[in-house]
Amino acid sequence: MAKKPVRPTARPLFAQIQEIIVERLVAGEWRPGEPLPSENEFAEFYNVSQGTVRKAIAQMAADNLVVRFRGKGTFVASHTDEREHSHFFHLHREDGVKELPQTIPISCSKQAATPEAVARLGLTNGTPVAVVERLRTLDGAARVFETVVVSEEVFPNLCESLRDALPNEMYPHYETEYGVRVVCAQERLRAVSADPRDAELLDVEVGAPLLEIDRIAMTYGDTPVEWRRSRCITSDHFYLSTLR
Amino acid sequence: MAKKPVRPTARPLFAQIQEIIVERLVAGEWRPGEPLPSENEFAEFYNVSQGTVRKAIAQMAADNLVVRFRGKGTFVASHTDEREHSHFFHLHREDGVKELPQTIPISCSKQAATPEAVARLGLTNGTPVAVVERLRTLDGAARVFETVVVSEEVFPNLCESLRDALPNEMYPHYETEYGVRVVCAQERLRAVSADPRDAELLDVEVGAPLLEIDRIAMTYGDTPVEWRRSRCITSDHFYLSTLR
DNA sequence: GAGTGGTCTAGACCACTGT
DNA sequence: CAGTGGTCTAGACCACTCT
Repeated sequence: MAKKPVRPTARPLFAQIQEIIVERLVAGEWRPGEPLPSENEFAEFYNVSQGTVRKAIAQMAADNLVVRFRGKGTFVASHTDEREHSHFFHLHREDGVKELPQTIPISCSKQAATPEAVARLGLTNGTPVAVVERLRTLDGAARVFETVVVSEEVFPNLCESLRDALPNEMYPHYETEYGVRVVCAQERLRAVSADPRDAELLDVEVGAPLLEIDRIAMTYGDTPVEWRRSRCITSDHFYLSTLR
Repeated sequence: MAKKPVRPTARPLFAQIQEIIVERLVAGEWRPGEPLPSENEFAEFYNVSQGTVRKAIAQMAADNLVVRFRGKGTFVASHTDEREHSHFFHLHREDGVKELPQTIPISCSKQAATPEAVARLGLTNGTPVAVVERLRTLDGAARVFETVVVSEEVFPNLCESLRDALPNEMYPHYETEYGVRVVCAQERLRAVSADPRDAELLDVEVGAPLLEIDRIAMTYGDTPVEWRRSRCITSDHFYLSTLR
């Protein structure tokens, strides 16, 4: 008794439904933390079965776009959630415990994008960007020197908003202040030698080995929104990568 | 018309079925590359619906335990597959291309497990282990110095079997020679300074920054079977980590 | 043509949440 | 209590592979 006997497209129905819902999510129809319509509402609206909607939303949940609670509903995923804190932070202490870092701001300034920033963030030449420098501490000691670059077009007046909020983490701030949700990221890891600036800020000798993490963070649709370079002391911590 | 109205266990049926099938997989009932029974056969055997079996096996496919082909069947995943080659190798060239490494053997010897190896591999004191040293080249230049430690109980006479086969990769070798399939791994990354041995083998200066990758590879049930330490030159390559 | 996995529907029951 | 997502079933159709 299968319906939709004529489907000209080769694409599965649930994938089309998923695409449509994600598009509505991208358009900002529901902000981080807000509830989505129920399965039954979607099913009725798009004239498909509840099972098809379920499969679409289940995939979105697997992609960390939404979170679901039995009896409550489906909600747009948010870094504001307690258990999403430092979701992308991968430094662990020797004993395997992941301790959340504290942040010490250094500077924030509005600049013209460098060619490298233009390339990494997919900007147009001369776009203004905000450049944030900060230190992150683990067990009370400065372990990471971080440089964050974002477009001023996506995050207008970021420096001012940071001065007011003094947030420990950027991604909840992006959400609450700009409605921009970071959903995934790519990190390029390298071993580098500490330059004089690194050495001074992290209290190591020039030339000491540091783990450099070069991250592009992306919002819905894999659109890059942040470029971040972290230089980490890894004498007492390691970067944990889980492979499947 | 739901069956099984009385289910004393809180565990979902599909999860129980999955557990049972994984147990049979662990027991070696089907070797890497071999086909599993069809959904209908499982469903009839365990007296559940085809949909329940599908959900169980779909999860196993998501975990890379099996691969499925429409019209053909379900097969135990294998590193022997072309597209599984270097599945756990994450060094990419500056242009983003992942070039597969070549291997130059250095040494292989049977030793008593060090305390660190005992701890990392979950062995008992004094267990004999095989220690393999090798260089891996990218673009023709030695870039990675690798030390592999495995239990002789799991891989008896590994050195001899390696001498005969001269394999470029270890995991296909583990499968074909010992029937041991590596399904997941945990890597701890650090920046370290090249010691004299690293420097000589990789042709860099002592103290040069190297990316150290400390990996525990596991078979079914997260049982550790290999401990590997790689020291990598990352001047022309980076380790790619994708976060979701 | 028989057999495989993949999609879709329809309906039932469940656990849990809010009121 | 009604509404939510989660599980399970049953059956239909589809695309594909092998013989």
